Amino acid sequence: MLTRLSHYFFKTLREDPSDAEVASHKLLVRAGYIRRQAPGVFAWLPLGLRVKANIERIVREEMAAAGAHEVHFPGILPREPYEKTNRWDEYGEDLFRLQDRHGADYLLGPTHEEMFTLLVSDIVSSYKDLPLSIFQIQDKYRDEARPRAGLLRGREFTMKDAYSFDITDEGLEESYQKQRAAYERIFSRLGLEYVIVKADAGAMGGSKSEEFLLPIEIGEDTFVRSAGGYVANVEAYQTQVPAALPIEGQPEALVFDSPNTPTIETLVAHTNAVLPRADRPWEASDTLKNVVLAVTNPEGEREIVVIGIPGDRDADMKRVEVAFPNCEVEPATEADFERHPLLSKGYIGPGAKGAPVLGLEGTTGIRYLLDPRVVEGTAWITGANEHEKHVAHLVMGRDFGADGVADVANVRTGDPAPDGSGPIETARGMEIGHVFQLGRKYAEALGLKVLDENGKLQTVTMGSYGIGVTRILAVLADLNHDDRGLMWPEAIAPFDVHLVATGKEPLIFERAEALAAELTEAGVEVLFDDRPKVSPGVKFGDAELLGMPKVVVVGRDAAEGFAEVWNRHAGTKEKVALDRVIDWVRQ
RNA sequence: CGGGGUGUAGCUCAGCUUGGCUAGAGCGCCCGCUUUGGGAGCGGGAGGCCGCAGGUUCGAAUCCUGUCACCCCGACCA
Repeated sequence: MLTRLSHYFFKTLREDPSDAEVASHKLLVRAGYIRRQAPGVFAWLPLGLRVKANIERIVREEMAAAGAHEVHFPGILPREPYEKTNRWDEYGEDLFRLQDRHGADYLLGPTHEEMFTLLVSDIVSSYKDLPLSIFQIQDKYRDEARPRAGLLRGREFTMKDAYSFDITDEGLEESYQKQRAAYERIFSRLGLEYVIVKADAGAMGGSKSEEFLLPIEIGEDTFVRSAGGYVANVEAYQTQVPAALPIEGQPEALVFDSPNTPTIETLVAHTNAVLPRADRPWEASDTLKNVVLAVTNPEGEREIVVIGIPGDRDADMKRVEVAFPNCEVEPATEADFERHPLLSKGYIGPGAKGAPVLGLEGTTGIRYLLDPRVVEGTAWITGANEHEKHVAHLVMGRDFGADGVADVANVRTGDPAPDGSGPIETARGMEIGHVFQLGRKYAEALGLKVLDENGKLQTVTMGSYGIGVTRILAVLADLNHDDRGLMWPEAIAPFDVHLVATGKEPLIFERAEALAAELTEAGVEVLFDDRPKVSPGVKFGDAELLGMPKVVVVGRDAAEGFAEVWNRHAGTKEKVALDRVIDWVRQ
């Protein structure tokens, strides 16, 4: 079927929509692919649907190759299964909840582990039916606190979610590797660069988990990588522990007045002024900053914890979360400080030898943790627990100790990779896929068991594997555009060729019609701009905005038997005989 | 949830500080004629509860109070 722009349901906008910030959002709206319906919720127009379908097609092909079967669940789900896994509560505010006329609770599915588990439990009862992998491509709902960036973080989004079911851990590993390999093929077919990083399993539960991150500026995850091949999520980065230094011969700790030194910067300047060091000036990295955090555990108990970090770094809250699993962590509030008057804000320190202030053994009884760089023999300038007083030459292992280590300082470009593969750089990434080994958590909660070869019931072990279809679409739009519009990769472009007929003479349109028919006949998907009375400038502008990889213009040279062909990605334009256009398209 | 900002035509925006003709522009849309290789020209036209509710005033898009919505940054999250 030849698609004619003269009768197509689309509309291009000359100006960027005012609510759009990122390129993909602006262009997809301007080019008539999507329209916003509500915050984070979009309608799909024909062009957008075609791209989405192309991405889904690639996903389906690779899922089939990985042996997964396609199913489809409802978007609206009952409460009970989510009660059993505790996710009705754990998901919190992000869950869209609704009630039917009888007051029964429902939710809009944010992901479907429970439903898949129950379905399989219903149908499968023997080890002979395993391993099993099933998937769906479905719209997911998450009531994001702040939807943003158009399709990149919506409240309704399309996701492929697959689930594997195995009886043994080895089987799970195998199923996991199959999905992982399928993801690699999918992303390479889509032309998407990615890094695979170890991830925190978080609310999903389970053990092993990896994220596929696309390196891109607008990404919301930070990851680190070294030239030598080390890659990790910033949360997973582990600081190298330096060797301990000798304690003997180090100067005695010295308390000194330090008026007006509320920041590390002012403290360093002040110390250089009053206690100059012979060989080189003091730097921020010579100071020890003591960050006061309030950690609330799952039972709701609030504990104040102090973490000592070299003064040239800050606590990275994402890394802090990992250091205190399942806890809520926030900077200590004024009220916290009031409850702990021994904490002299701005002048907090571990306390001196024989008189520890921080630490479970100290006068405050507050748990004190240290950055891994603070090893035995290192000397620090830090707070003296008295207003406007600091202490210098405070040596770890001699003058103070701690209750443990907390690797929560921010990671910087230039830090060493833990595997010794050189300095790392930090980069932004967008999560485009995630694979999890869930283990038996869901199967246990929902009673998914099968009989093994000995006739005994065994709890099934599961994996869950997600790919964000609409997010990938947005990311591809972001990656493939210029200042004139979109430039889709061939694999997912809504049409192969955008054929423009422009000119006055009927002959031009006749030749364009003939070409359109020939291409269509040959299996090429053509979007034919046959709009009469639309000026060439508008047609060219639309062709560039809509973003087909190949544009064919039949116009002023049509009478002589020539067309102009554009390669959007290469940015080239050349004159080609009308009867050779099909060869050019196929090349 | 904290911080910042914006609500005026289908879209993008002026007008608001200092209240006063009939509320504007560009784009888009409709009709006619012209135009057809880079977002055309001329003429005619449709389209608005100025987010909503109160208040002040002879008079409110404009000032005051309240309220709702949306966007951006942060927190949080695929």
